[in-house]
Amino acid sequence: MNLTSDLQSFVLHFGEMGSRWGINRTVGQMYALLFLSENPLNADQISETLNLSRSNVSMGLKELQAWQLVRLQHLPGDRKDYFSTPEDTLDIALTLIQERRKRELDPTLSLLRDTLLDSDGAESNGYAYGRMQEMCDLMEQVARWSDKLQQMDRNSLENVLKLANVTHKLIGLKANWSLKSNPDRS
Amino acid sequence: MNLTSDLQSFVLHFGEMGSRWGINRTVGQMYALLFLSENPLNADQISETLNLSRSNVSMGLKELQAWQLVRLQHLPGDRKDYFSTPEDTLDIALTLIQERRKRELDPTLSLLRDTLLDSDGAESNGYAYGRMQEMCDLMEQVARWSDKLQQMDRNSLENVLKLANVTHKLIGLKANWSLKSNPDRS
DNA sequence: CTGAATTTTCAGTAATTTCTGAAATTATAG
DNA sequence: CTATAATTTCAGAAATTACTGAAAATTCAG
Repeated sequence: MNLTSDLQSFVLHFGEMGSRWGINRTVGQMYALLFLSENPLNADQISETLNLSRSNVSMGLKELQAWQLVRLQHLPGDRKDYFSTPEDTLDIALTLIQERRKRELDPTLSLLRDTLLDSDGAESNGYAYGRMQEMCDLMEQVARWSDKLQQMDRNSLENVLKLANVTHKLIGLKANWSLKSNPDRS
Repeated sequence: MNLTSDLQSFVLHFGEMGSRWGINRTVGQMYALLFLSENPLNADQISETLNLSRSNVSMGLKELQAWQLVRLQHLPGDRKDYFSTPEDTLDIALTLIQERRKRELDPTLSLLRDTLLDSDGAESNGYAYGRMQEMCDLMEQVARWSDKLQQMDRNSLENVLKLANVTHKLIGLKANWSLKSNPDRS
């Protein structure tokens, strides 16, 4: 398969960005290719289009599956595995948030909770433990916020993004009211 | 300087996590140490505490400054440079969001805009260009959302986090009203 | 079952990134 | 200025990560 210049650029760019996103260059390229492709692709097609070894593509696809960023499917009358990305970009964004949280937040949150729970050292070095507590609190809030996002329906989610500017005003005006109208919250 | 076991663990853990966050192990350790330290530290103290070469610490501090995650200051009667982290963890989180956006979103957004602007190829390969357009739109929304966060005052920001669950309901109930009450928005 | 098609594993190599010590640069006290 | 303290730079070494080809494992049609 051959890519036009624009698509080629996008794929290469995505590869470079990949390293900033915690995936490597070739995995980034594979993802970009699948994202742009109207039809699902098999490993050989990817390998050929991007000039990567078949084994590298196999590992890359495994990683993309671990990230839940591609889905495996089969085409009728073809034994090969085919891969594609979700059609809805919002779905993709949600997955990205969830997976990054899992990798970047949860391990630290877990360590902080453990440390703070059985810390007799809390008095001996008050400042540092206070700091860890602050970080823990903040991370818990972000984690809860991420959970909420995942639960929201598509429509509300679009509104959260579109109306970010409005939310600010709403909260400013209505924060107290909101609390009152939700008496089931501690 | 000597760290207690808990602090040691935190610093080492943060080092490991560093690689998932786009900074390397030693830079992660340096940041963790500064974050936990009540008083600003100079490069020699960091170098000694973490067993890193002086030059490595110098480069690491430069990177942390590029991320705006530490601030340089001077102590009276001491020629050395001292470094510390902001006291407010919300400030830190905001900086992190801003800097990651700059590194992870903006370059791709820029490429996408350019590509989509002067794309005569839009017809020849409709699907791929449509895909790029979707990604571009989504990234622009996230970028705007990040801008809004930066502008908010501390109080509203805390509410955004605390009341994430409420926001959902507010938006659901009030989306139309919100739009009407902001006629200056297209 | 058998064997061809397909995917995965993995050891070795290549490429990249990180880290260091020595030298160069910069800053400042006297 | 000069001398010393402090920081930065940078070439090469060390460590890590990515990639490949060959071999092993798996899958499935017949």
